Amino acid sequence: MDRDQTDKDDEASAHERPTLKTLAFMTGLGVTTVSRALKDAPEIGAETRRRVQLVARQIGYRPNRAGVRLRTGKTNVISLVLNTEREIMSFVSDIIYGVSEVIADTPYHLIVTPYSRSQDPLDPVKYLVESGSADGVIISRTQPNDPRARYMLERGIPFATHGRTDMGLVHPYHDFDNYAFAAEAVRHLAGIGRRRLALVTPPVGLTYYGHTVNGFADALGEVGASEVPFNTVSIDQSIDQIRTRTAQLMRRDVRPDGFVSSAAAATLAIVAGIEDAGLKLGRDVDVVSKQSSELLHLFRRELLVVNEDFRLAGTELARAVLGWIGGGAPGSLQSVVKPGNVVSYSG
Amino acid sequence: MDRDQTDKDDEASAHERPTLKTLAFMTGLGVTTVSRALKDAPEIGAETRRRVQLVARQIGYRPNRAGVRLRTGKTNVISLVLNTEREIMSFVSDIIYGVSEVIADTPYHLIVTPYSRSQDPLDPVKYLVESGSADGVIISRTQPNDPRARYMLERGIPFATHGRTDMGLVHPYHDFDNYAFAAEAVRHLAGIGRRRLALVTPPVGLTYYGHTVNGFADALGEVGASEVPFNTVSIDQSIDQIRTRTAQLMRRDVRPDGFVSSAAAATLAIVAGIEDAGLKLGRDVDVVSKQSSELLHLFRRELLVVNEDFRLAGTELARAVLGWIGGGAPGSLQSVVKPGNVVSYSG
DNA sequence: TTGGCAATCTGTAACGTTTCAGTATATTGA
DNA sequence: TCAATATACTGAAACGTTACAGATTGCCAA
Repeated sequence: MDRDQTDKDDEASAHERPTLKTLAFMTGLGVTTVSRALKDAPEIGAETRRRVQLVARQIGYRPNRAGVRLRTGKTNVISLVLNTEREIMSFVSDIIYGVSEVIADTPYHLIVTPYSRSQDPLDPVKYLVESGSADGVIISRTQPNDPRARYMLERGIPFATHGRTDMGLVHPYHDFDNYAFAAEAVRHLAGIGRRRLALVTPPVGLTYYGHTVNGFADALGEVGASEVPFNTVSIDQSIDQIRTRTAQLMRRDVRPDGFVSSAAAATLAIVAGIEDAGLKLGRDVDVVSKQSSELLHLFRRELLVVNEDFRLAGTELARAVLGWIGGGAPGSLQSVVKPGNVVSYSG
Repeated sequence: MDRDQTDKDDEASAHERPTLKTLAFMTGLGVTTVSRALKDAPEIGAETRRRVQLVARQIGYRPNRAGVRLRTGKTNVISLVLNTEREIMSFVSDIIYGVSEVIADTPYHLIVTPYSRSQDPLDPVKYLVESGSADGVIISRTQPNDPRARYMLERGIPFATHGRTDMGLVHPYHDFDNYAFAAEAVRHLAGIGRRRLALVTPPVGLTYYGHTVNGFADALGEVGASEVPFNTVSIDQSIDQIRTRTAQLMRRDVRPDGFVSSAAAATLAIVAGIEDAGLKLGRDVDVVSKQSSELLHLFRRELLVVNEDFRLAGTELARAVLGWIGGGAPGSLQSVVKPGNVVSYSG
């Protein structure tokens, strides 16, 4: 109850941000008690707890993040590691929104950690871990043997990958079932009479490249269609390149009558290439494409689409990291979402 | 030179992160001296300074963010405040990349602070300021009389707005010259013989709504063309709504022969609406549209486009906030970028 | 009555940094 | 020679939090 040393701060100043000390002064308790009362520690009396929490709520007390972080090492930060290569119709905003949605009512903040293509993708992850800047990390562009995942597992920092790995190591992930997508796309094309199919693959080296290629190949065998090799093209190439290569391909004698495309931007280029070669979508050739925004049907009504929800990916990834941070088993924080049906907007 | 109390930590443990104490021990100096030597304080001897900095570099010392933040209040964080409403072809990834690029070689981290449309846009800003979570803030969807800008000016926290305000208050901003865009678009359409023009406006209430409308109106007068009212439509409406309204409009007797559109997604809908009404782009009607990705020419070759670079907006906004934080005059941290020419991909 | 124990509460130290108020040594002025 | 001053460094305190090791009280068993 002595008030000798508390004069300098706390009271009477315009309106400082309240701290535990402020609360302690107001309630007449010690800082320790206040700290514990706020986190429902067992050794605090029920009434005291209620009283402290009431006052805290009234004056809008928020724990100082720097204080907590310095003392406990807990940053309350999730980092989303992103490649900054500019792409048309990037999905990163959707992922960000998804993550934001989940962490909105948690104390977590989302920081975006970028790296450029010229950098080693391991660099930003190393930085985060070594500088202790985040409690959890989300990475994308996952590879079957991913050094980033391996590194974080070694260092024991919770993370989730967008896309699976294939290293025999268990960690949280979220993935879209690209095997099923490619297979369904092939089946659909076969169903409307297409027999010679080409695949526009994901970036070589990423895990879902393999999934997509396998789904495509397996379904080809199943329906008895054949592949028109188009290996030189993947969705991370430039629009112009894809367009040119497609036009070249379509001018050949043995040209595909169906395409499976792993990304909407690439699809725009493919269609342009097809039309450059004087052919018509829906008549000479059909295209099944993944898209993350409902826009391809505006582009050409004949396009066949499968939707991939990146906002969902964001929420799942966020839930996964938070789950791991919260002590959940990594193996139980994995999800794969099945693609919906192939959608047609024309007849 | 006594080594009695330093035994517990520092040496011999596997590999803790180095702190000032570590450096002090290694150099044989006091923590204070080390701290000062690292920031080139004047009262440190030249050789000592060099020695400390050398050792620091060698062992990869990085100041502990929580320590600095707790002591000084400096967070080394820039927050980008974003509306999370999902839009087709969102530009937010570009802005993020732009901001990231600028802060990449600074100690700053970028945190993304989202808010949903149902929230008061002031909420996230209040949160940031009251919780002292950032040294600087970037906001978009700026209004002529923007409560967020006013609030941050009052509280003295550095910020930059994407888009100008009109409150007689001075603060950093970056803006695209939408007046010039709309005016140029009108002139271009007039130049190819279009006389009855409709405008698809930005969201009502945002500053650039006014700029766009004024540029459009002024240029109409200048070239002697007339406006076909289309006031019910703005770019933040849904694709379907815009499409339907456009089709309705195009079926009327007095229909426009030219459109000016403030966003690529809306343009897709407009074109769809035009074609729904049985009319043909380039023959019956021309459309000038802004776009932030080079994709509209793939959609319809006849589209006329003006490019807006959101990555540039990101870099400019980041530079502006950092400039203000660094003590620059707010009035000197403003930029408006002129639109490029109207680009045609057909003839 | 007393010792033990559970229930509540408290002060101190520490996380890593910067600031404040020195201290020790060398240099200068008279 | 002595004091004043500049130079180069230092320890202690503080930012807000939590963990540790008590302290105080009341109650019960013996």
